[in-house]
Order: sequence, then structure tokens, then C-alpha cells
Amino acid sequence: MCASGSSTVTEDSSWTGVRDRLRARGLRWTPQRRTLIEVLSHADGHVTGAELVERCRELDATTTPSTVYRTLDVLEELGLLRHSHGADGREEFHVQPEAAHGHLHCIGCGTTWEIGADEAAALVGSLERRRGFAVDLSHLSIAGRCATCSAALGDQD
Amino acid sequence: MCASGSSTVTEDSSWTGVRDRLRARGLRWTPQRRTLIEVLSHADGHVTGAELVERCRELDATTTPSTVYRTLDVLEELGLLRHSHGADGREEFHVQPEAAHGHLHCIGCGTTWEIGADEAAALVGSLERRRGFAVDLSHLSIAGRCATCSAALGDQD
DNA sequence: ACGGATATCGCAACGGGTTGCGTTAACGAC
DNA sequence: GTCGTTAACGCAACCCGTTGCGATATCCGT
Repeated sequence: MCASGSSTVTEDSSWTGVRDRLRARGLRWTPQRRTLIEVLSHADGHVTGAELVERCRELDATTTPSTVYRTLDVLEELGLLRHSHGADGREEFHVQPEAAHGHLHCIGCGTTWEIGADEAAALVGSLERRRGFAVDLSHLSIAGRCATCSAALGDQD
Repeated sequence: MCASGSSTVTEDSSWTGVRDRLRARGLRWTPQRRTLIEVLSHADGHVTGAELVERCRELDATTTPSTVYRTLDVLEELGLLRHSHGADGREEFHVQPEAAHGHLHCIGCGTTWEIGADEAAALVGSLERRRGFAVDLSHLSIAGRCATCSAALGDQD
């Protein structure tokens, strides 16, 4: 729904150029990679590694986990995606990192929200100033309790 | 420094009372749990689950991972420890949570630093104000690049 | 179109952690 | 001390992700 750009979108989101970007680096364009790119080009937002493997298997039943994970690593090096770890420690991939953003995860209800650069500014700025530490926002995952769950705790517990 | 209380500390850090706290809840005091408590009472700071299993095995070669992890869950419920996930998503346990603190992990050199409530105040306060979200500081792990590694990148890359 | 260099594949095994289930044993009651 | 209840144990299997290695196939030069 509403890919940010041209009107007739044929799923061009840098994915079309991947083949050449790989080759330019001496890397190869294989059927397995094509499959994963296909999957990724239809994924928006966040996906776990296992989900990606699953979806690849739908397109090509012979898909192997190791190949998928290895290709994900390559694509991350190319900057086409980023990964972080959810509240449970599992991998979560961010496709098409148009804007770096972190995540907020409520341990009460399990809901996840995105937080943008503006909201994280306080944290990022503070660490940058005090330590010279450059926060990788896209890898940031913060756990806690959302307003609703906090209130619920206050009420009944 | 300054274990909150008596002067001569014989590793009494709530560990001594665990047995009774368990029983008070209808839970049981078993040799396996005793072993884990023994290990925990000598661990300070951060340990991974695997490390704890390892150390338990040193005391009791028959130790089983599942038992250790299950007991860790119980102890966490009792508030005797907390766990978070490192940059690689692996579990990390914080023993004797005297003061909640988060972690900073440099993806360049791999070093980890603790950040206290004061340093996280900016973040915590901002999210609290804007969303009513109560951050679980002890579960917070921030990835990025430390001053040194950032500088190195600027120089040569 | 062919052939060589080597990136990638697929397999199998591993590592950390979790889960289901039948068996054992801790604990409270008598 | 004995007994019954049931928490906890240990095993085996699983899940997600990673790694080593021999086999395959992509790509480049000719």
C-alpha cells in the first residue's frame, strides 16, 4: 500500500539493482538469491529470519536455512536491510531501511511500536555527548510497559 | 561497594533466604537448585545462560540445561535476577540487581559498558512523557560504535 | 561456446535455549 | 515414620540460527 515514490510501482525499491550490485562486488546472482529477493521485495516492515525462510520455501521448496541466512548477511552488508533482536532475542529484519528507527516492546501486552529518530534523539544525543558513542538506532529495541499495561499494574497489583 | 546492610558479608545477598522464599510459595528446595544458587552467589555482574550451565556442571556433572534454565526463570520471578539479551541476541543474566542498569555494546570492538539510571534518564524520561511507556532499564541493550571505533571509521573508511 | 577460478550451495552437525512428558522425590499431613 | 500430592527432574525432541566442508554452478576471460 503506497510505496513511497513513483505511481506505477513494479516493486522497484533498490531490489531491481541488486543483481548488478552483487556482481559489481564479485558476488553472484543465483536462483536462491533471486527467491529471497523476491520474498523481501514483498515484505514490508519487520520479519524474523524464520519467517523469511518459510516464505522462501513457499516459492521454492528446496530452500535451505543456511543459504537464506547467509544471503541475508550479504544483503545487510550491501545496506539493503538491517537486523536487530526482538525482546525474546530472536532476529528481526528491517526491510528497505528508508528511515532508521528503533522499537519499543511492551512486556505486558506484547505490542511493538516504532520510535523514530526524533523520539530517540534524547537518548542518542546524550550518549553521543557524554561518551562519543554513536547509537545504531536501527538495532535498538527497548523493553518495558506501555501506558495501558502500567496502569493495569497500578490498579490491580 | 557497600552491600546494603551488615559489615561482614558472608555472601548473604538474599541467597541465604532463597530456600524459605521458595517454600513460602509452595516451591521446592532441591539439590539442583542448591547448586545453581551456589554458582549464582559467586557470580557478580553478567553471565550468560550457557556459562551458568557450565559452572553448575563443574559442581555437579549431572546438571541438565533444562533444569538450570527453568530454575533461572523461577529465580527471576522471585526478583533475584534479571535477564536481557546481548547484541547477538543471547541471554545475559544480571545477578543481584542492586541497581537497574542498561548496556552499551560497541559493534566495532565488542566492548560493553554499563549505563546507569542517570545516563538513561534522557531516554526514559522522554518515553515516559511522550508515551507513558515505562522502560525496563535492566533489559536495555544499545548497540552502536564507541568513540574510538567511530573515529577509526572516520579516518580510514 | 568453453574452461577455469571461486563464490555459493546443501548437507550435516553444532550451540543456545525451550518444551512435552513420564518418572522421581520434596514436602506437608497424619 | 509413612503416605499422597504434585513440583521438579531428566530425557528426548524441537526451534532458531551458525558453521565446516565437499560438491556445484556462476561468472569472467578467451
